[in-house]
Amino acid sequence: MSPPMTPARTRNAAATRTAILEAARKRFAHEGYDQTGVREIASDTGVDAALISRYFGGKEELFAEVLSCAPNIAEFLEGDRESFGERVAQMLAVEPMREEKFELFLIMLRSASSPKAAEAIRRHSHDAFYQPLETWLGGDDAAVRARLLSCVMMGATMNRVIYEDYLLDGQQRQELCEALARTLDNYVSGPV
Amino acid sequence: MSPPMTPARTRNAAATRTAILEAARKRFAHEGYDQTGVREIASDTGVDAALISRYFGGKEELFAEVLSCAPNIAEFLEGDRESFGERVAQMLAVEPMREEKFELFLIMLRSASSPKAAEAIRRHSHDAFYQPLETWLGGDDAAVRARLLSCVMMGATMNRVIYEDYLLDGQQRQELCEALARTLDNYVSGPV
DNA sequence: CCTAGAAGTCACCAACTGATGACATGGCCC
DNA sequence: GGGCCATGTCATCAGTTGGTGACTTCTAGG
Repeated sequence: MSPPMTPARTRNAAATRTAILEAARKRFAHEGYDQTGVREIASDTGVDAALISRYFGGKEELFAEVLSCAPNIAEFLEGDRESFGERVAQMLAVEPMREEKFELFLIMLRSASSPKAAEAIRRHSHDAFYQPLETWLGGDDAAVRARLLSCVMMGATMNRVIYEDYLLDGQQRQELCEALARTLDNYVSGPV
Repeated sequence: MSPPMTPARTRNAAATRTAILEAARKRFAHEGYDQTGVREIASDTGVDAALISRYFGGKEELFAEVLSCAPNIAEFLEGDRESFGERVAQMLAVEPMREEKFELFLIMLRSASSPKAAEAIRRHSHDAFYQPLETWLGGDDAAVRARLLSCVMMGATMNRVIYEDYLLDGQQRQELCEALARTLDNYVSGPV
């Protein structure tokens, strides 16, 4: 009656753990914390949902661990300072959404409304986004300028997530990009 | 055994309907679509949850109807054009969060990640935010400038929601406000 | 070979969600 | 005042969620 208990996955705890983390990262970025069930993550990984509780303690802890190894602001900061605005604006407005670059943003935006995830997001985004950004910016008003950059970047991402760009055509996105680049560079080169 | 069936609420369908809408609006703005249960809304109203299904068809339709009578962009547009940036920046950065002004934003930000709510948000925010804003802005590139304004306003609101301003002190918020005002006015007075 | 423990699976639970149909009740009209 | 329909309540359902402990199976070490 039962050929079940098919192992399928080679027994390797470390690999399984990272596979779960990977699947969870994608799910959380795509669907957000609430919309993602442990069963889905497990299914993506090809594993039973119980393993998530066993390895991470629960969905909440899994989310925290996903955050802690998600790509951070560093992606945006490498490159020369003068082209920062142009580079980021391109990614924000004209290039096809590069999920891997914006994964941290996407996770934040789509999960911030969940109380369980909010605290982890606050902490992590402060450590992995604001702090490095402030340091990179330098100067007395670095905190304010970091916030300004964050507003524009998050707002642009949010808009893109909501409207999926069906509101703007290519030409308009180009104009949008140029304006965003100017604004961003203005904040980078500050002082305010 | 039973003093139950306490009516408590005077029998008035229209009043009850609007009371439910009111309660739902606050809940959706505070907690977001997913985090809000029909039982909570009903309890706030002092009514049984079944009434929500009866009056609105279901939670989803209730959300759509809440959106359709939520405050819209008009709140921000009244007043003279020159002081737009200053006014809005004040509300975004220094004044204590005025929930009633930002309710539409809050609902959008906290509910956008829910697929059930997303479509209603897209449609409504287009009609009640972008269209009026574009008309108010005028000019060829009104659509782009509207998007730019939206990025800054949504980004600022999002940041405020996430961090609750515990990252910036009063002085910094003042600086933030001035920079936001300049950026906003820059977009308003366009062309880009 | 064979046993001990790690790795993974299964069955199940308790809580919660939105929804529905049967029931009670209050107020209006004749 | 009596009946009737709108108004509101209750009990309950079916689905989903995250989580847990007992079970099976694989593999390493003796």
